Amino acid sequence: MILQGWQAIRDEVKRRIRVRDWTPGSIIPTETELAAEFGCARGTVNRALIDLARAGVLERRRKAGTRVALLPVRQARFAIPVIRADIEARGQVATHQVLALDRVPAPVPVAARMGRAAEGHLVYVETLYLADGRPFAHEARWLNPAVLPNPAPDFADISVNEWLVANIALAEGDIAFAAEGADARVAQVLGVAVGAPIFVTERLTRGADAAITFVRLSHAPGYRMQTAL
Amino acid sequence: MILQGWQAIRDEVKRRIRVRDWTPGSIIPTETELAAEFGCARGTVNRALIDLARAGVLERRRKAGTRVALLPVRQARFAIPVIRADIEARGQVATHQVLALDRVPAPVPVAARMGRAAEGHLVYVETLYLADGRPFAHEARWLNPAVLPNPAPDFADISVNEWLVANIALAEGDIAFAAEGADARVAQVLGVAVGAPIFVTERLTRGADAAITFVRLSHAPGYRMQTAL
DNA sequence: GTTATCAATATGTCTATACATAATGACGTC
DNA sequence: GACGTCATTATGTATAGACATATTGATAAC
Repeated sequence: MILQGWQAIRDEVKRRIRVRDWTPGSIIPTETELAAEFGCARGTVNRALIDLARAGVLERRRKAGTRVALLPVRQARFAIPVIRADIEARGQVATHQVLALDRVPAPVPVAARMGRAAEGHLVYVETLYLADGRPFAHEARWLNPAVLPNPAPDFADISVNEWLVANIALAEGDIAFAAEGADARVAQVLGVAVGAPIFVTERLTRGADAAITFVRLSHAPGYRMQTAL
Repeated sequence: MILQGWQAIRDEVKRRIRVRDWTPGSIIPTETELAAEFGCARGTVNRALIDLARAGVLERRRKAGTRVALLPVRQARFAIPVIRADIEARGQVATHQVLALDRVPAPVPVAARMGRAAEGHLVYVETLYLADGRPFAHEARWLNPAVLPNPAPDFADISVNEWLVANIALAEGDIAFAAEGADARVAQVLGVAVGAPIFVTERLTRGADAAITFVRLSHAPGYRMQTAL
């Protein structure tokens, strides 16, 4: 069987797993053997198998060989867009209002996550994002003041989110999702009852030596996060 | 500057982006130039840049060259484990109870998602997963009976989830997350108040020609889905 | 000015070869 | 049997060279 292109090899391997030609846990032929079968160089097989290993379909170990993953850790990739892009992708008009802009001491749960950065005061920005004029999401953000230029940018013009994306390149962080009941503030701003189920996104962004920002995003009811496996 | 290994090259490129040596939107040197600078073969640079392109950090086009992504689409990868593994990863004991096992006509919202597979009756399995004996998640699952062997496996022994993972290799599907209020059934089973905020996961798994299964997972309060950026 | 054509170019991929590296499994010793 | 030693082996990575392919930008024709 002659195959052309590493993607063709990858697809053929996937096919053989799907039709249970190679079953979970079993070992598959070596790269050299597959290269001979497919009539290509080992490097080409290698590229295909590495791709499948990254996707969690195969498990590879030197000398031990390549086996079909026993419990294929299904992975989902989510794009985490700027809220504005998220709204506009729905064909709606995105606007936002800055509800508060202060210097405050870090609340305890925020301090716990931001660590050293939260020792002094933080810049607190509260923003309401609107889609077609209706509340879309409420954002509470705490910023490490050390990352802001002097004077600070005017967050009434550009959203904090967009300023950060444009000015902080390639930061690492954590992200978490949960369902929570709306507290009084969120309920008021989003126009829902206190305790209504709210989809909450929390994101911590870390810089080289300290936390840059912590965001808590409360989505209006009906929000779904969706992706393909 | 001599670099050894494609990962070192990848990290150096990331560093230069981070310190704004190369800014978002700008074009970076060609593979050949970088290979000369780093004292390695073009193939090595290629591997590093392809990796960054997949991560969304770079955008590459033939002839046009490689540029730093203007709006680095932040992507998060979530591992979607078998519930048992999820519970055991927390150091708790995982058990489950099958609450219902029936053949039923597909409810309208389920039929809408499963399409052709939902024309006849579906196998409905309702399961409660427990962590250390306490309710962890409620699972409502509709199965395309065509995928089950005859006789059907005993889902009191292995969970449906695990049977599928072991017997349906490499299926594709969609997944969605939302916050919803607990309905009467979920509230009763999880031991929470009706309307309490519940983290809901919905997953549709598709086979070669028809939907295999649709699952609706309602997590007990306090559940968080977490990952690193 | 507009459009068609074409050479130049950067990335995409493949090849063959080589050596590095991590496990394994066999062997020998105690 | 337990343990350490070591050759073997499959994957990991690098190399130089080659050709494919998509785009660009310049040139020519209209």
